[in-house]
Amino acid sequence: MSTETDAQVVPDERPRRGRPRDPDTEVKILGATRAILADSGMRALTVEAVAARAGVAKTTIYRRYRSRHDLALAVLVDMIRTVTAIPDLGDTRRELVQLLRGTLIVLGETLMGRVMQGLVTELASDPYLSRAFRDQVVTLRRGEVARVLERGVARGDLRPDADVALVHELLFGPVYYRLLLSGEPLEPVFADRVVDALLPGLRA
Amino acid sequence: MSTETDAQVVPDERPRRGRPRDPDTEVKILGATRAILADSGMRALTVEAVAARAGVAKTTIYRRYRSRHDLALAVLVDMIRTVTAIPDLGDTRRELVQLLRGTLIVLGETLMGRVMQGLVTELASDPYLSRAFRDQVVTLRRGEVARVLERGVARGDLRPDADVALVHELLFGPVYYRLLLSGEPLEPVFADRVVDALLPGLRA
Amino acid sequence: MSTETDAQVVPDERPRRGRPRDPDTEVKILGATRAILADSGMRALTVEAVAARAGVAKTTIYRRYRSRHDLALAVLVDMIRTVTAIPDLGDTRRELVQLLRGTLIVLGETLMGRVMQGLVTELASDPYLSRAFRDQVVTLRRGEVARVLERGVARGDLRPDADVALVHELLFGPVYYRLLLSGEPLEPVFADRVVDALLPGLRA
Amino acid sequence: MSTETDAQVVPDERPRRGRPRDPDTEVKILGATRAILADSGMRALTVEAVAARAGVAKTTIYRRYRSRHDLALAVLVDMIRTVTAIPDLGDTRRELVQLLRGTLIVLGETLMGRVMQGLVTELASDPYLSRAFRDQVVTLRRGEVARVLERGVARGDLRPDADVALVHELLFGPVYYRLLLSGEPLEPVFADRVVDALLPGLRA
DNA sequence: GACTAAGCGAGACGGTACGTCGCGTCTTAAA
DNA sequence: TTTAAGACGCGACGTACCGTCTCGCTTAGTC
Repeated sequence: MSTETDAQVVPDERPRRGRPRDPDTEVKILGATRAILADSGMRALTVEAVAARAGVAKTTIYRRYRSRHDLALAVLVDMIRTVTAIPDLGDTRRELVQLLRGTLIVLGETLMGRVMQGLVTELASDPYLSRAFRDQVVTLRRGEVARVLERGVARGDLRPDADVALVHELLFGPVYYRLLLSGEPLEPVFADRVVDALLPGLRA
Repeated sequence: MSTETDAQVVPDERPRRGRPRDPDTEVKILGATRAILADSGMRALTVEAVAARAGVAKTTIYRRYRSRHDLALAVLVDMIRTVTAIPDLGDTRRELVQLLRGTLIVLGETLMGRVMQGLVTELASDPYLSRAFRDQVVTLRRGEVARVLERGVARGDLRPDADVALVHELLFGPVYYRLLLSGEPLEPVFADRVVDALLPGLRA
Repeated sequence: MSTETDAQVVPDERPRRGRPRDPDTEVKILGATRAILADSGMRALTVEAVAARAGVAKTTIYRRYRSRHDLALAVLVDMIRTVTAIPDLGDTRRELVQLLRGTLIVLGETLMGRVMQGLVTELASDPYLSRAFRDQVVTLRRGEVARVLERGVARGDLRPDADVALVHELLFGPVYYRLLLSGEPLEPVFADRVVDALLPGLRA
Repeated sequence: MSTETDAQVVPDERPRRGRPRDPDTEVKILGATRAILADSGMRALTVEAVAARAGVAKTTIYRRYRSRHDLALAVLVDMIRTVTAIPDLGDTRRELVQLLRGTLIVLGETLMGRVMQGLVTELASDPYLSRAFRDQVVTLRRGEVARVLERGVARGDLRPDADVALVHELLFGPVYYRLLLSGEPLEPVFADRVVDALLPGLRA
């Protein structure tokens, strides 16, 4: 999925002249990207390699993605989106834990952890990718945290003035700190530890 | 400072024949590194550029540092070490805030933030650099957190069973989340927000 | 003018169904070609650039010309034809000089010199362009030399057995040698020098 | 042979620091160039192909030659130099014929004709190559013509005021006109035809 | 006081990948 | 069927740095 077209939620309605893009091309490119990431990780993810593996010209890739990082991000975002929606479990603590645990699992037990590591420098310093990640991942998570907190407040579990943005950072920051800097393992139980440390400050 | 810590800790005692290393060379290399980082950031920090700017041969650099990242880390660690030691302020909250604020300032108001961004991918994925960063930065901070918590327990402010490692992650994780992923500003007051969110869970 | 001479000679009489070719398109293409040649020379004469400048699709150009070189040749031939016909001046030497001088001026003082330089490799090695140039330029000149020599013979100035083809090569060869290889200037007086060197061998 | 280093006839005496160039590399590059030219001609002569065939990095080629054309020129010049020196044959006509015939043979019967065709556009329009060709080929030939004419004058065969530069152009111009534009064959007897056409104008 | 051994600047070298250019072919919709 | 638009595979470009490798020279201690 291109990180470029998604930004416009309103389906692009301009008349579109010239030969239309072959939708299969997109599939081949992302497939090759995933395959290379799985086989050999970010270091091996070069535009040249993706082109070769997808049986596609380099120019065709550059027409859709600005760089190998943009390509990896498309794959990463796709994966992360799937673990973010949390149903109403009737229990605020459990909901928070589940939200965090999903991320721990994706980053700790799939290739996405390695992808994230290989991507983070660009995510931090390239404005285009930075924006894409924020719009498609950070915002998503903050929204989910907001929903969980709202339900918690409605249940009378939580203080009504809890700061969503802050809670979101306190939840996810430690996870990334482990992934990127401390090297501590991303075990699922870490979700419980973090949530339990924060809840006292959030209780009604 | 070189990240080859062993060399420092046990002052190398083997007889060392041949021409000794010119101590000035080290200075020139790190000076050029800092200059390039200040002028143009991590992207421009190439071994070739450092060699040219320092008036030094590439081989001379490779004799001391494994890569441009190792070079940058040497500069980064040097800077971070200086803000970690926290004196006894008689107030646990203030001590925690000051500890975090130092990091916020170094990362938010000096070139170290950009350096960190440029380095983090390697820090996460290169075992050598990973280890160096953990030994020289993470461990240091955890130690300082431990000292602050101990004093807090001694004062009767904090629960005696507070988990140092976890607190350390909860403090610094959100800061790096901002620096690397969310793009939120590293304003000093963020230290207060984070500390205040955690303290309820730590009180005696 | 298209180099597809056949199309011109026998005015195409087949019924031609579908949308007819817009005659204006031809004009736009050649206009753009000339404009690009004048502005930036052969290096910049790409099919893509011509299409863009003419506001025409690449396919439309390929339907008429095989390549950028074919396009340039069309412009070149157009220009060269205009300077070849020499009237009877009553003086053989003057006629030869004028013939040569026309070429010197076209190649030395208009953009055609640069076009010729940019074209010559293809003219020498692409059979299609090679033939086109010979049919439309070389033959033309040889014919004009033949006419001048005939008049000279009729006047009793020249030997009746003068070799037209050879004289033609001796006249034009040095001009192209200057244009293409020696870099000497194409000054009009060069025509006199060449003619005067050859006439002793041609006199009756 | 590089077209770059030869210009300075005085053997380069500056101290030459750093690792010296491997002389074998030069040999490998030119060998590969010749092989490709022989096998497939100028169209196939790409820097990439030469690098592959010579087992050498592209950068190594670019360190010595500016382009594929420079490379081809080095080979061409090498070949042309060998046929230019004309011994005293005691007969001016025979000397001129032999001089021209050498060129006809090199251009007509070896791969150099094709190389010349593929090169001439660059020779005409790239100032660097233009200069190299003039310095190493045109000048050489003009010098040889001068020597032959001098001997002719000394023998009393030729007018003492014969214009060397002009004669040189009248001799070689027609040969290149055939090679590049008219497509007439470069048969050795053409040398006689040209010389015989010029001699009447040169006789004492 | 010559002999090693290492440090050092310089630059050659093989290599990987980059991002771009222009080619010539194709597929669409509109005219 | 022609046209404008643009997607596409392709080949090659020239460049940037990489990390390693010779060179010649310098600067020590050691024999």
